[in-house]
Amino acid sequence: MSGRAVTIAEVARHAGVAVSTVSYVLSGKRTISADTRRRVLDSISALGYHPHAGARSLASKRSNVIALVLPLRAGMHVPVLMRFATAVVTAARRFDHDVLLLTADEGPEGIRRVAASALVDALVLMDVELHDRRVPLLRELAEPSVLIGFPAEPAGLTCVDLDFAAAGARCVAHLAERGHRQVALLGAPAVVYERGTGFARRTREGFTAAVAEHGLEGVALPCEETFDEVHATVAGLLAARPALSGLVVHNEAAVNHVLGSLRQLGRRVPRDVAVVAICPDDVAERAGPPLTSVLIPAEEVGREAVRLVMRKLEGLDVPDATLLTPHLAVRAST
Amino acid sequence: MSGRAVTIAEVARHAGVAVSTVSYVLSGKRTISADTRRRVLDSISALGYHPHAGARSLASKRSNVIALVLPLRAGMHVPVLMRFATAVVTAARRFDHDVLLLTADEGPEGIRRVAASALVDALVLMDVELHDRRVPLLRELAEPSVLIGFPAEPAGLTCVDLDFAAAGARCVAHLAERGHRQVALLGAPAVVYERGTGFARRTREGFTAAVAEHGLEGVALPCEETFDEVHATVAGLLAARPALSGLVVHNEAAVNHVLGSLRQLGRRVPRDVAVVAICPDDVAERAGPPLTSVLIPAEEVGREAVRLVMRKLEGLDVPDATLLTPHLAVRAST
DNA sequence: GCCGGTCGTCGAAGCGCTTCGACAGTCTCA
DNA sequence: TGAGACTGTCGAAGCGCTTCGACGACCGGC
Repeated sequence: MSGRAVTIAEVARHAGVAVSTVSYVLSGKRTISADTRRRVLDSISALGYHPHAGARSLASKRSNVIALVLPLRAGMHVPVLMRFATAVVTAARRFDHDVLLLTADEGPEGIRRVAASALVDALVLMDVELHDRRVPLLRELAEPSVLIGFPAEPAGLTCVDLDFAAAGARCVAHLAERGHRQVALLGAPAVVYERGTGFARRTREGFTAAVAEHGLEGVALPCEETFDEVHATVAGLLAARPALSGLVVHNEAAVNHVLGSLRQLGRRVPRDVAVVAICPDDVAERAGPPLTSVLIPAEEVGREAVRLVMRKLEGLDVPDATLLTPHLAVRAST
Repeated sequence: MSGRAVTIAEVARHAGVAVSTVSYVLSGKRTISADTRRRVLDSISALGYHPHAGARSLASKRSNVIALVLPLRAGMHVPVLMRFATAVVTAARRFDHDVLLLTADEGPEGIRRVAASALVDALVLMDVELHDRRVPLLRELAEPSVLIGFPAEPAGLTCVDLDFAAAGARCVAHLAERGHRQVALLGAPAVVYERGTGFARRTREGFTAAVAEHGLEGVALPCEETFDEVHATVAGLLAARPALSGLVVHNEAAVNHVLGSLRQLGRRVPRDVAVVAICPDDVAERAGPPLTSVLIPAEEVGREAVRLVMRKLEGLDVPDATLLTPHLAVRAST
């Protein structure tokens, strides 16, 4: 299996056809008789032939690789990123593409490099921020791209994301249905709002709008991620609003600390305080008690991003914005 | 910046030299006069030239890409994987290489594919298990590879990992120094031990050996990851061993639940029970109270893996096994 | 003053693939 | 029955780069 690699010429000789015929069998770009096709395919598997990626990309101007660009900062919680990543890889493979992983360390220059060197055909950017340095570059690039998340100025770009506003609103609606009148949102750390991360803000907007719509009383607070800070926030919140009975938590790292704080403060979940989280399913399931939650559909988002970028590669039209509908899973915490 | 890409021929014409001269300026494989070099470099940046990756890989038989293969299952906790991944990417860029991300979905066949198609020059496998289906393939591959983690039969392979046995022992030694006589290890979920994941077992072995060496009493238990199960385990443990005063936790997902259970059971940390964790630093820092911990040095492991694989690419000798020394950070929990 | 040895540069031969145009052979239908 | 349209296959021309051998120009040593 080692040694020098098998080339298309050897396959052609083995099958008794021309090199171009082998190529057409593989690409399906011209009709080939069933008989010839079979002989070629047999030779391919007999010899263990794998086309040389570089040669292919040189001749066809397609590398069959897409770039997956990691976020500038780990604003979104890390496990979620990993899911996006595996979802993107899996989806890309279905389209016969591989995935090149790019960190943000290199910044826009790295994106330009892989695009200009034809290493990749297209790009998927994860966890885009409102004012993302990489976004202007994407506009001038010939290669198609899809963003996961929304920048402030999405005109001319293709963006996919969970509809966080709807997610925030969905949580409020659920609490309202359950009869809660006074609710609060514990969100991302303050610094995340300050640097304008879209999903944090959009959740808060959805929350606030829904609170008004349902005629509830509500407050939205940022939430740090150490136990002591979470505890202080929760304690302060409950002291200031004794009647508060519904909590929306949109912060994966803090979810368990919130529950711990409530226990320590003697509030039972869900009897005294109902809790809805926006977080991955496994975090919600492992919590004590298991949390009613809106999951972050990483797989779905990743798949959709790849689907869109593939359509763009084929020159097809795609919608500028794709918002995925949030789904609420009811568990023991409400 | 878009439109047809700049080729080496255009750079050569612009600089008034031969194509080969430009190539030699770029690769440094032949001496070039300072004057010519400058002219060529000026032309390169004036035209914004980026060598075509496919053409380069075809001509040079080097793609300058390494594959990063994700684990078969998410045995190790996910954020740690993400760190490995970014560390590998960052380190690879220092060697002028990019990183192709491969999931385990494809299994060994995916590895063979990217190797045989010359898409990648070398491979780094993350989180290798004791009996890993992908390992036999690596032995017959011409491309060099490095494993993060150890399979049962590591002969002929290059492996890197944190020295988990030493990490387990280090935790025990720390508790012994603090005067604890009865200690316990809460490890990975049972299923992880059953499928023979190396790092979980090695930590347990190190723990057990150190317990004997220090003349302590100790027990090692697997530990599930939902709050209720963790709580049951912790409660059972404390009931069975009232004198237990030191706890080693090697399970990221359960760490916060362990602390929550102790709180709920009225045990103060560290006064009643001291806790040492083996987990990433940020998890330890965010816990309540912040945990004394042995961190999993993902960055270091990733960097080392890349360094080794690059040496192998150059045909240099590398050690079969690289074990990184664990470091203990003392915080409030002991 | 000539010879052997660098040094710096060039031209050309591939690397393995895709794709275009060409062309026999078949089929269809007036 | 012959013109025209397909079908299935081939040969050859690149794609953009690296690398090998060649070759002036210049050097120092005798």
